[in-house]
Amino acid sequence: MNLKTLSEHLKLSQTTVSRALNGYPEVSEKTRMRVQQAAQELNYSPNARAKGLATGRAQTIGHVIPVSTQHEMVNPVFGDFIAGAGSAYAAAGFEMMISLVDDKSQEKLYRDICARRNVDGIIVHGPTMDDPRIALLSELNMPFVVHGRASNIDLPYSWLDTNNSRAFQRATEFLLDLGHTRIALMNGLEFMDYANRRRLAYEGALTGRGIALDGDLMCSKEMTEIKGFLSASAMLKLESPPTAFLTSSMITAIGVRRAIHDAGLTLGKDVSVITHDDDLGYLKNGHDVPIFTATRSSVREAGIRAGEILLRLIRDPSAGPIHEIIEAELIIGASTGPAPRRQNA
Amino acid sequence: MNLKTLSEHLKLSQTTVSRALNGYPEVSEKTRMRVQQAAQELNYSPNARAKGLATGRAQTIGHVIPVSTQHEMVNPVFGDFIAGAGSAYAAAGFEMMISLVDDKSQEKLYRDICARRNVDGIIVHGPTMDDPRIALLSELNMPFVVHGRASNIDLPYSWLDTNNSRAFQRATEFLLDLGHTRIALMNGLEFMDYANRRRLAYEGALTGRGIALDGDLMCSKEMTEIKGFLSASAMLKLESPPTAFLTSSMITAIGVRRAIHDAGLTLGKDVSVITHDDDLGYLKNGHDVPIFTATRSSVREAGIRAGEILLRLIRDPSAGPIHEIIEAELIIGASTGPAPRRQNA
DNA sequence: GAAGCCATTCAAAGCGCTTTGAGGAAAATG
DNA sequence: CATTTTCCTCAAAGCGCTTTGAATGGCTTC
Repeated sequence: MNLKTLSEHLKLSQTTVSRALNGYPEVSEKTRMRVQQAAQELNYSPNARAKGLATGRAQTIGHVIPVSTQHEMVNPVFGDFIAGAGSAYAAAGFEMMISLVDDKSQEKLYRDICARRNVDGIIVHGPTMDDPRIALLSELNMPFVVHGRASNIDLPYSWLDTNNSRAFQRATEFLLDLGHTRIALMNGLEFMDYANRRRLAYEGALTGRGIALDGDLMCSKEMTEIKGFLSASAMLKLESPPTAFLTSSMITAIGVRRAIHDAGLTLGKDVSVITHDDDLGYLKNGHDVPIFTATRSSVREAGIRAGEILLRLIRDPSAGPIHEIIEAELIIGASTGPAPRRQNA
Repeated sequence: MNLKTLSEHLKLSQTTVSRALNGYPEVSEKTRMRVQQAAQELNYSPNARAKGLATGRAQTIGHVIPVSTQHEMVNPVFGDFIAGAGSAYAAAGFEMMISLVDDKSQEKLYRDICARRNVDGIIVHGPTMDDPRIALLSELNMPFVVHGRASNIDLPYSWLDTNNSRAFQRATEFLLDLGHTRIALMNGLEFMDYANRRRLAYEGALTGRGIALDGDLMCSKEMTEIKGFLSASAMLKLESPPTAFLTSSMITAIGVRRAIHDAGLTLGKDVSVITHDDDLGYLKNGHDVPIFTATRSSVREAGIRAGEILLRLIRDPSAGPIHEIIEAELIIGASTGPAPRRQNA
């Protein structure tokens, strides 16, 4: 069923049918009703490619997911972010197109996507400190919104980010207030911008209280259960082990918890853990009492907001750049407690 | 940059340029080189919508992700599956389009997608026992591959599935061999086909050894950490608690582990746990020794295979229906051990 | 040198839609 | 009744590509 057969069937011109379906005023209400009903019955939906070609709009948003070849891992946050963004697109009648790309072919892929014109805008995932994609997309004149920020870039661009600095500062201070001084940071990979911000905030909070940084208590790894477990296990074996951990994700925290158990220690008593919690659908942090004390910021919500911002930018390119920062809440769970008194005190 | 300007720039017709770029033989090698070089330099990529309109092929695969409104959760397996499928598409020059849909509007969405013709094929996720989508897509004449199967449907259709029955039968028998008789099943929601298969296999293995089923030891919930924790905690408080758990996902297993710890018991000694492991990138089951004994089947691999099957079906619709079953390996980890002797024996 | 043949290249039609600029019929006005 | 206005409808052009069928030119061959 295409426009031609539909209009022939209705004994109307293609113009009239098109106008009727797209809500133009030059069509009588009676005709419009008739057309709409016929479209419904015959299950007519305009061919998206033809429509896109005619209008110059693809009604599609692109997401480029970096799939690193070295660490073969899809960010677990991805699904929830997509779900959020997708709901924003659906509400606006947009589709979502996903491309996977390994680090090497990034630039080529972005150029291709823009040249092929099958998206009207792009969400940039996982920005690094001086992410080259921002300059590239600006140059290519493609609307985009960054989920996160790129510290070392001072071009104007639109972004939406969690206040990672504030979250990690608060988390560190929360532990400091409980008397902890040996606080470990289990960070994500630090070429990622957010991980860098988190470390700086952690360092700032410590030095702000006159506590020297200790490289042994800081690590920067992929945020998996295993890495959390291994790093925490190693740290707990130090001569002067940490009494608290600050982790970058729930999954890492679960690994840390396992390390604590395996070391014969008790979570929330011998060792405290505070984590960042992306509030993922399949990894909720407890039911009544949160399992982990956490800085919580819903990544699904971030997806919705990012999607909405991009849609606005597409509608009105002069609206940008738009910045939005999401504050994380600090929620108190069962995984933190006062620093244990030194055994040899 | 479009074909017209490129051909004018080259002082060639659009036909010749198009042919040169698409590898037709009616073009001299010299011209082809010249055209390709110019395309490269000027960063020309054909407009995907126009190309699609002209060829009738969208070069795009659709994935419809059910986002249940009741249990607001994106399947954690999704990201890895997509990554697998995406790599298959990329290799074939296909794009991936994702649509989210709540249960209610399923049929409408599928009909729309087909009518709009912006995908050449569809991957069906999360089939239920008598999934109506299979009949629908068959009727709409759209190539599709189901990730999983629908037990109660006997239309011919292409699918790719893990051998859930075999996996759960082996897992149950493994526990039985270790002397366990009180074996709990922490299943996924049983309107999902795979969950049903798993339960049947578990039941079959138990009754095969003359062990009566006990409803108290079976639950069917969303596969989250919390649900795993709550269900396991409740079961461990039973008068005659289970000595082993069979869980449907790593995440559930992590919840079960927490319940076991909280009950003051030791994993792999007092209580055994065996889980199904989708081998997710961010949730690897241990480094040297697996944390959990598990039936492992890579969901990323499933994505690759499903994508390849669908591409084949699109190329040659007469090739189907294609069926592929993936056997899970049983890997032995630290979470299982012989059944503890009865305390009151 | 004419005829025939490849090897190249081209102009034009068509994919299914939107949108412009114009036309026709009915209603309102003089 | 003729003219204007209003409303509705239409034919045709164009979006950027592929593909058909025809044309061109340089070679051979007799």
